[in-house]
Amino acid sequence: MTIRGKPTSLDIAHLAGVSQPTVSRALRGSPMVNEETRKRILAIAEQLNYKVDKNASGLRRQHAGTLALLLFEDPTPDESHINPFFFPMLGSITRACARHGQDLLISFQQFSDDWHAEYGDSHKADGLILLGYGDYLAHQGKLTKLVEQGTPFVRWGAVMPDQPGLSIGCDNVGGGRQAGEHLGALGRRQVAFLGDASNHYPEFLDRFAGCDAGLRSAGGTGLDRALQVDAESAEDSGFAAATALLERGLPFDAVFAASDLIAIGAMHALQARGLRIPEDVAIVGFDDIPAARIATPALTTVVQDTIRAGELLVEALVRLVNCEPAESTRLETTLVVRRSSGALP
Amino acid sequence: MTIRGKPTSLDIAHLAGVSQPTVSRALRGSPMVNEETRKRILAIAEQLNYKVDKNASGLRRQHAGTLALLLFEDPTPDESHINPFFFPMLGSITRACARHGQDLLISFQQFSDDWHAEYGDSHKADGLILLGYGDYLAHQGKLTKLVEQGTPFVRWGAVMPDQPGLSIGCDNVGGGRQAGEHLGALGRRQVAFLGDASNHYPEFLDRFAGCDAGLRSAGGTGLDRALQVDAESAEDSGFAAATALLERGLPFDAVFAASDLIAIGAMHALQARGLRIPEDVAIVGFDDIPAARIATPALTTVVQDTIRAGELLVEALVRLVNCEPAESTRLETTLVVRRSSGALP
DNA sequence: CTGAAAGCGCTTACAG
DNA sequence: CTGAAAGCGCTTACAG
Repeated sequence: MTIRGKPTSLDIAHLAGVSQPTVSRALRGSPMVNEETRKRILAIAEQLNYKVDKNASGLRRQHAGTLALLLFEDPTPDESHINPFFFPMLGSITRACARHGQDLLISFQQFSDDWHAEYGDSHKADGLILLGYGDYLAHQGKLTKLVEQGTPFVRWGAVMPDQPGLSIGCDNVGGGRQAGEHLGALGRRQVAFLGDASNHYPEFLDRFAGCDAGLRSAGGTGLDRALQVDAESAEDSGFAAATALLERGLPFDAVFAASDLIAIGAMHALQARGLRIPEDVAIVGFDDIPAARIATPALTTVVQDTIRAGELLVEALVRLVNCEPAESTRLETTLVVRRSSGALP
Repeated sequence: MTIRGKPTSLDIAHLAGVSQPTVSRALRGSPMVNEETRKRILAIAEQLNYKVDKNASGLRRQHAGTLALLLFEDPTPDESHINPFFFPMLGSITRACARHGQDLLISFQQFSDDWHAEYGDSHKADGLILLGYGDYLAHQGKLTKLVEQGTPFVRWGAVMPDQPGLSIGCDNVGGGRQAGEHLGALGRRQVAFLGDASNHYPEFLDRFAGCDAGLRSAGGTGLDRALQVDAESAEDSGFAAATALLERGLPFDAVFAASDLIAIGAMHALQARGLRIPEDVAIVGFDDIPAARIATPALTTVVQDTIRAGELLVEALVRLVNCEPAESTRLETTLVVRRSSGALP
């Protein structure tokens, strides 16, 4: 027997000699279907390669079975320069969605767009995952609007007390402390910090504070604001920040960069001036992107568990969508010691 | 006035004093709506932040307005090790989809999965974009099935005469030739090739053939199969291949790696044996991933236009979905000369 | 345990 | 140019 086009639940019903609603029940695993009937129906569905129509099901049930991942780019949208830090997380998120039976829509957004209107409505997605570095204060208003609209969402970023919505993030203070203690233990005392350490970038600010504490606990005097230069998470920005730092003419024997991209850009700038790494300047980064391992010297850096982060983001969002309780989580970091910090021969 | 839940087209109709179908027409831009009526409707829709329900629209129109991107991973699924080559393409694809008004579903697949059944049906997506290196012959059967099912799809990969479906790919022969001519012009005569140069990996095979031709046209004797070692596109694999090459004990003065990941792994293996790059061995890769620039020495490599590729993939697929004619395309490559090939001081 | 009925929110011939 | 009607393929109370 042949069916024109994709088979429907009604086709299955005819073949199984039952009504169409019974097919629907059997397929959704309702407990009130005769075991034998269910088996017959499942067999036929399998054989016809039947798949429930997502539109019809979604329309009737008023939900999409789909989550949306919005990836924000920093200011320069020069064609697809996404922070490589997010890639493993993306992989983890797609897998976690699959495990939860959710489809995943992906969209790259500019910070300026009014994406908060685009999703939420229209039943494209039941909830949003927000990824991306960027100015937190500029972001906050939109997050608040999402909460008002009742759109379920989770974001990757700093976990703070009274922020709108749920966040999964790493322990940025703890990570900064690991970097600071490491550099302090190696005898570095004049540590420069490259990154925008303000409440616009709470993650960077936490890393700054953590490093400061770590240096002190190792017997030093902590971070000096005179050795801090703003930078966004990009190689160019790191290069420019290190250059600006050198021009200040103040002595420093180490650099803690708020991200690996900044660190790698800074290394280029320092090396171009003839400074040796780690002999003259020790470097520690944050993120452990693939390039960290390949840089010369290889970069000591703070690792965030991006795989686990992706899983937690999806789990938390699925809970929100199902109106179950969910909470923000802060993940532990670990320090990977490589040659750039001077601890290895 | 307040409306419980999301507004529907019926809500708009009441407010505009017209029937619901007229709202639908106005919103879809039908030419048979009074200009003034349309404006009124659009204004109200805007004000209520109304968005057409995707499920309802999709159900009625029998299509999804959604494309699916399937990214295949090579054998080792050790958590999200995607070839970084695909990331800019991913960015380009998401943007192109947005321009075409398509949503993009993303899914990471194992080569073994029977993804060809999962999509195509169920109206999740109107068409598929297939990305990923891997054994082409293993793949081919599934592609043929997609064609039989009538599922529109495009893939990134070798453009070959009688393959199933549409492909967008780069001119691998041309790229290999650029590498070969470059090495040949620099006087390298004993060039090793790292990569699986068989019909299982037609892209690598083309790069092999192109390099062979390029070396000959530069006055050499071409590639020697005795200096070819299989490798998949991964750093480990490149390391292992270079190690195997060294163990053969045959002399060689250059390596053309079928991908940058292979090249970078090979560089580590060669340097670990005390060989100097480029003095003892010149290296050329393929892809221009971010790590190529950061490697020491920086890697000379063949660049594929991933941005354009993403656009072409989406354009071609949208055409297929709309039953318009579309064709496979082969993109030009360019050679980026860096220090690893010995052409720079 | 199963069926008949209603309805999710749209789109599109069909009349007028 | 506009409205009344039908229907896309499901899911879920409601009877039985």
